[in-house]
Amino acid sequence: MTIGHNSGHGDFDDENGIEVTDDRLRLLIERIETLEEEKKGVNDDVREVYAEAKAVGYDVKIMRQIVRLRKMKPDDRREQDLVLETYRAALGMV
Amino acid sequence: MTIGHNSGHGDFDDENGIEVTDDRLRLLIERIETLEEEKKGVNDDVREVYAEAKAVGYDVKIMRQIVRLRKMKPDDRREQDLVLETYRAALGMV
Amino acid sequence: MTIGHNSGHGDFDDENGIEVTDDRLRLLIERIETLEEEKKGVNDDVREVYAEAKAVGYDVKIMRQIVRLRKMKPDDRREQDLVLETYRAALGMV
Amino acid sequence: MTIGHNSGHGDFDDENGIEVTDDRLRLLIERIETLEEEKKGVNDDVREVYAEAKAVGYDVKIMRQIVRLRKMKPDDRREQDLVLETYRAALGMV
DNA sequence: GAACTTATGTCGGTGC
DNA sequence: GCACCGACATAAGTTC
Repeated sequence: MTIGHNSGHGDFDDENGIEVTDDRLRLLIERIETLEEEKKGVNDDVREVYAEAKAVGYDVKIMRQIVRLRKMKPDDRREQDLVLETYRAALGMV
Repeated sequence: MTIGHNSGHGDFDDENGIEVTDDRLRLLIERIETLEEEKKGVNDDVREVYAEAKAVGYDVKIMRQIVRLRKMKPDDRREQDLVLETYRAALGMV
Repeated sequence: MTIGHNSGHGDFDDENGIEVTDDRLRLLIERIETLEEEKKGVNDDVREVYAEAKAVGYDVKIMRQIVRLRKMKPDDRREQDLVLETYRAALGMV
Repeated sequence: MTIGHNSGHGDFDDENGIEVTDDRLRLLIERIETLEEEKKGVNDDVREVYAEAKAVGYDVKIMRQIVRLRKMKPDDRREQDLVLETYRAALGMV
């Protein structure tokens, strides 16, 4: 059994048992792992900022909501508003 | 603005402003809401069982894995196991 | 190694290899699986209602939003509105 | 209503209505938003690597499992494997 | 490719 | 004070 289409790429040869590491796969995995570390770093930074905000008295939960709201494109936010109105009307909610 | 293509079905007439409630829509929504409540109930039951299992010493996370594994068709499970082993081997993970 | 605190409950005895099934664990798993099937049933019902609604011309996506909105307790919805206003003010958005 | 305990810090004064922008809050939010953008960038990179892997024939789902496994400390991994095997055995799953 | 479901991690609250 | 618990938030996987 081979992994992917890799046989013949010279990456390994498990018939002889000499080379058992699939370098292509390994490199891809390592690139992902590097990126995951970056991600972790950024996540830590975000957490720090929230901690700092909390320390000076802001409400973190509300801040998260704010960030989320600002992330929505204005159009989406408007559409959401519109849907709400339509639903209220159709279901008889004032 | 109407919801769906329903105008003319006699459900409401917002031109005259006499009937503003779309009963058909309301009923559909209510059926869904009833079902959603059932869902919530079942979810709570599941949580309870896991809590009970934990209380007598089982590892909940592993139990979830077991449930997932049992849900898969045996062939798929075997195949998945095999591929995973192959990749682990290819990366030199014991 | 034992699973949980179960040894001594007579559930199994892997020293003799006579009884290898942990009935307690099995029963818990089976209860979960039964509940999961119920869940699947209810999910299917929900899907059906949406299909029916779609068939008579309603917009399923919008209906889902409606259900979600109605699920929020009025207070929460009001609070969310309030947060939005507060944030707009505090950040100088008209 | 103020956000946080900030009044008196000179950031704004909503009694007079002269200054309505809470700069401290705004700056914190902006720092978070910048970090969120970085996060998005990294996430896109990760997705790209998986796409590349898929394009040359690797099984992305399994690769994710591998990444997850490698993230665990070797001891934890071994322990988890072991527990899982134990449970499978206890349930008679080959 | 969008949306729903499931899984995991984090956080604030609460009991021992 | 520490540990569990529920709520919330994010990420991953699955389905249509």
